Amino acid sequence: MYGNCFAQSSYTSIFSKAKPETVAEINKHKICNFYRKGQMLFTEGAFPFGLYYIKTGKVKLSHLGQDGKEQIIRLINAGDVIGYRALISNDRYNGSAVTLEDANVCFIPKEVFLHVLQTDASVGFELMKLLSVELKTAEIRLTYLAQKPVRERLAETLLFIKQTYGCEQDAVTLDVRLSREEIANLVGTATESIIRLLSEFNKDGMIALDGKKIKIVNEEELIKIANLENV
Amino acid sequence: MYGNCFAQSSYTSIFSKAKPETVAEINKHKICNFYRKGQMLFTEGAFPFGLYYIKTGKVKLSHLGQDGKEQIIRLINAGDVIGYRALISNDRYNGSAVTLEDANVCFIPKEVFLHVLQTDASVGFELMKLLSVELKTAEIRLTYLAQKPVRERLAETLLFIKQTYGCEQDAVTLDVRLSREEIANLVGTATESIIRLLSEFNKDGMIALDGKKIKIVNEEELIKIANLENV
DNA sequence: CGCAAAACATGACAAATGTCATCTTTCCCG
DNA sequence: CGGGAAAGATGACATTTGTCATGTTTTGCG
Repeated sequence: MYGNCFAQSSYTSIFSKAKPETVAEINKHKICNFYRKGQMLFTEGAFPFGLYYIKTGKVKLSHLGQDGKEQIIRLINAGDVIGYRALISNDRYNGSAVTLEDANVCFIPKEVFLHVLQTDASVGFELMKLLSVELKTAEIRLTYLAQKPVRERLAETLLFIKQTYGCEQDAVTLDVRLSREEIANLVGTATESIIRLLSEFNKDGMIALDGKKIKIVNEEELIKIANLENV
Repeated sequence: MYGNCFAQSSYTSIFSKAKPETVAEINKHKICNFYRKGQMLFTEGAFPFGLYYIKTGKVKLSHLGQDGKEQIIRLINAGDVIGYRALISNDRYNGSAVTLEDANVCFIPKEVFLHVLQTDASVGFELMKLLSVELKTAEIRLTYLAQKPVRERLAETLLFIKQTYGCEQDAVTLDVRLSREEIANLVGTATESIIRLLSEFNKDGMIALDGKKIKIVNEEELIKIANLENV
């Protein structure tokens, strides 16, 4: 657990303290679907009709900049919910959600979720906590984008990916396939810069590259380069 | 109302729909204080003991980067509350709050506020909405920091300041005194860059400078330079 | 009022980063 | 399995932006 700018992760679940009736109500009304890699759960600009719960799989949430460039806002893992921000503030989606691999996703209709919010205070409070954690994450990340050079941001992003998605059996290969472009859109820089820096990290023995697979070989050194925030 | 990255503003109040008893309870327990310009309401890293309501005056919320450089996270105006994020997630403050001018501030003790949250669902729901709006703001701002050049960011920031704090009687002079360094820490760049760009904007007739006073002379042009997000 | 400190301003320069062009490799789909 | 498209890689270069040095102006306070 690095005290880095992506520190949110490890949030349990907004339903962790829900009443049995709440869980039953949601189970009754949820609609589960299978999505292939690269499919879109929802689109930036659309109005939300419900909440998405990621049962299995990985998802990216990305926002389009003025010139159409993608900025990846959050990485979402199995067990997380998405789409709540727009739902709560009765607003359009601020980003599109696209699966990074095949995924099983449950949809909880808006009315059901809003009803749950009214009948089970614990869900509301947990949701408030989740929003708070994400707000903190976003605000720390603001600082990091404004103040850190690309090299440090990449190191930190690699650590963050490990923290979010973990590793394969070998305990070093990041358990997600992201293109260089996607990494660039997460770090907030040009794809070429990422390609150059990754091969530099590779040459310097911090990571090992094998196609889209990235192994974290020397984590201590990466942490040093990342120049992380407190803790 | 620009659809810009600082679009939050115009949020009314988390107590707008509160019950009379709620208001009474808060009024009974609140502690009001006067703060001189430059005084600190709370410090990054400390644990929160309550919520701050800004009755009059202006406040900046800033986070320290790794090398000790200030990043201004939010600008707060009279009528806003601050300190709720840390309170909700039972976390340390992620930023320090400092007055930008003399201010009257009410303090609502933690227990009182948490009790209100339990007894008046409207406050919780409004707080959730506020958090949602701020999260959106922060995530749009992430994109803007990652993708826009300093010139565009400065133009947008000037418009944002106008939107947040408004103007003096003349309807063009921004109603707040910020140092060049503070503007730089809001935009996320070096002070010298801001000084150069401001005098460039001045020369080109978009703004007029008079010490710390900044007049928005040609707003249309500024909007054009800012290259704003949708709407 | 006058002085010291802070803020503002400006130039010169270096470093970081983005862009463009081109080539190679990998991946996907029929 | 093969061919085309996408992704990855690399070099040359321009641009943006930050840094440092230095001078000027403003501000606050005894």
